[in-house]
Amino acid sequence: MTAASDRSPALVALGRGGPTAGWTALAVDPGGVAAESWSLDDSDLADWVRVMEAAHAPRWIWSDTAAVYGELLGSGVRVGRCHDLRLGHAILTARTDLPPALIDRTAPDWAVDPLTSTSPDTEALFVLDTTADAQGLPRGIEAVLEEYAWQQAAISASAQARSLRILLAAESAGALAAAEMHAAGVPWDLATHDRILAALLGPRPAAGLLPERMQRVADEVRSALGDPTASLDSPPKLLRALHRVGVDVESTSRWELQRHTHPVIGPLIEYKRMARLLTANGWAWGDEWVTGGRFRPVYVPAGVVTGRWASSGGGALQIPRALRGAVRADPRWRLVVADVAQLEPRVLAAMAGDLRLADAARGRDLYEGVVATGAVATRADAKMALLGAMYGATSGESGRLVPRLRRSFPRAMGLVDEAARVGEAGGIVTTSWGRTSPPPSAAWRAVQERASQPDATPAEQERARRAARDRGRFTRNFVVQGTAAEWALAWIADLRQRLHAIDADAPTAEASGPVFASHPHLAFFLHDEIVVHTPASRAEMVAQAVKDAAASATRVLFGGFPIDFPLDLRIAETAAKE
DNA sequence: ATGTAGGGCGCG
DNA sequence: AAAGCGCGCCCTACAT
Repeated sequence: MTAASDRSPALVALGRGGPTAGWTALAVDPGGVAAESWSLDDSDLADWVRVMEAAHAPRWIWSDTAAVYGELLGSGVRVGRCHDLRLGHAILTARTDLPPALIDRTAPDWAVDPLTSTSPDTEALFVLDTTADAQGLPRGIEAVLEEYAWQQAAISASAQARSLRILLAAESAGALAAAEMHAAGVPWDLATHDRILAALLGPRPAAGLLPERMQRVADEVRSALGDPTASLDSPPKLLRALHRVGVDVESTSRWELQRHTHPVIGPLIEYKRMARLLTANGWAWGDEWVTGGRFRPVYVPAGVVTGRWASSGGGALQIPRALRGAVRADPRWRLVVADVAQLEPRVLAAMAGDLRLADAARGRDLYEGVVATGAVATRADAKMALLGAMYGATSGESGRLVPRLRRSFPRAMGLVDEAARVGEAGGIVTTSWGRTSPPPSAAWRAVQERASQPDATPAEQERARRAARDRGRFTRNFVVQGTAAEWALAWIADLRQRLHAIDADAPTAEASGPVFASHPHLAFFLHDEIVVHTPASRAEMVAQAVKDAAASATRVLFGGFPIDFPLDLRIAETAAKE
C-alpha cells in the first residue's frame, strides 16, 4: 500500500482488480482522472476505508452501494458520502438530452439491472460486461473509473446539470441510508407481535391448524354457505358457493361483497381479514424475518420507476397498521416517528408554483385549506378531488369533483393535465430534479401506429385510445410521485448526516450492530414517513433534526417558494399511533 | 415437480 | 369491482 498523500482526496474510486486480486482505490479529480492509487487485499479494505473516512471523509465512488457498502457495514465501517454508479447510470441513460457522442459510448457497458437488461421487452441497450460480478455490475476499477468520467460528462452536457448533480448525490445518499437501515434493522418485539395476533386471531395454534378465533369465523362462513366443506381460500370455488346461496357477485373481493346483505357477508369479510394477517404477517412471518429483535427489510432504492423505493423480502413496505405496536424501542431507547401530511399535493403546489394551492396548504391540513377556499364543500371531497386530479380520475365521485379544482387551482391542475397530455402523445415527462419517465414500450407504439392507419378498425382505434389514456394517467402521476420521492430522498439524506452529528455517549442497543449500537439511526422509511431509533436521552435532539431536515429538503428542492411540509411527529416507545 | 398468471389485499 | 397512481407477497389454478 502506498502512503496517503498530504492532500485531502475529495473523491476516491473503489473497484476490483489492480496489482493484487483484491481492491484498488484511486483518488480522482472531478473529471475522473486518477491522481493517486492504493492496492488493498480483501482483508484490508474495511480498515483502510475506516482510516480514510476518518481522515478525509471523501465521496466514495463505487458500482453498487448495496454490495460494497453492505460489506463495509458488516465490518463496522460507516461512510458519509458516495456516488453510486449503478443508480446514476439508470438516471442518466434515461435522459433524452445527451449529445450523440455520449449516447454512442459502447464499452464498457454498464448493466443497469440484469433483469431489465435481459428481459425480451427491452431493446438490447445494455450488454453484460464479462468482468461483471454476480449482480451483473462491472466492479473492476477501470470500468468504475470510466463510468464515473462518463457520468460526469453526461451531467455536464445535460440541460439540467445542476439539479441532476443534486439528484445523483441524494440518490446515492439514499442508497447509503438503505444499506444502513438494513444493517440496523427495525426493533421488533415478537412478544407484542404474538399478543396482537392472539387478540385478533386466537393463540398461536399447532402446526397445520387455524388459530381458534379464525377457525370459529371460518365455521360461521361455512354454516352460512350451508356447505361444511366449502373452500374459503380459492376465489373460483368460493364464488360458486356464494352463487349457490344467492349472493350474486362477480368476484369475491371485499369491495363487491360489502354491497350485499346476507348472513355470510360479515363473517366472510372477517375471515378474509384474518387470513390475510395470518399468511402475510403471522407467526411464520415473525419466525422467518425477525432475528435478534430486529426486522431487516431489504430496501431497493429507486426500485420504482418514479424513484420511489421498492423492497424485497418480508413485505417491508406493507407492514399492516395493526402490527405497528410490535415496533418497539429497546430499553432506554425511543422511537422518533414522523410522517408528512399530504406530501404529494404539497409537492404539486410547489412544483407548479401554484400560490393559491400553497396558501391552502399552509398550516396543518391541506384538505381543510382547500375547503376554506370554497372550491369544494367537505374535507372528504377535497381529498377525493385532489387524489383524483393526481391519479387521473375521470368518472365517479372523484371525476366529478376534479373540474372544480381546475377552476380554483389552474396552475397545479395545468401541470398534471399537461403531464397527462404529453404521456398520451407518447412523450416523456420529468420530475423536478430531472428523473425521466420511461419511453412508451414498443408494443404501445405499435398499437398507436396501427390505429393511425386508414384501414384501422373501430376496435383498434378504441384500444389505442385506451392505451394512450392509461399512459397519460401514468405520466400524470409520475411527475408528482417522482418529485415527492425526491423530497423524501432529500429529507432522509439530510437527516442521516444530522443524526451522525449528534454525539452519543449513550446506552447501547446491542442488536443494532457496532456502527449504530449507541447512536441515533434511521430504522425505517416508507415513502413519506420515517422511524428513528435513538437513545432516550437524545430523542429531543433527534426530533429537532427530523424537522430541520424536512425544512432543508424543502429549501433544496423548491428554493424560496412558500410551501409548508408539516410533520406529524412523536417520540414514543412504539410506532403504533396512540 | 416447477414456473407463471391472476385474484386479492396490505402499504404509500 | 374499482371509478384513479405506484408497489410486494400470499394463494390458487393452470401450463409446461
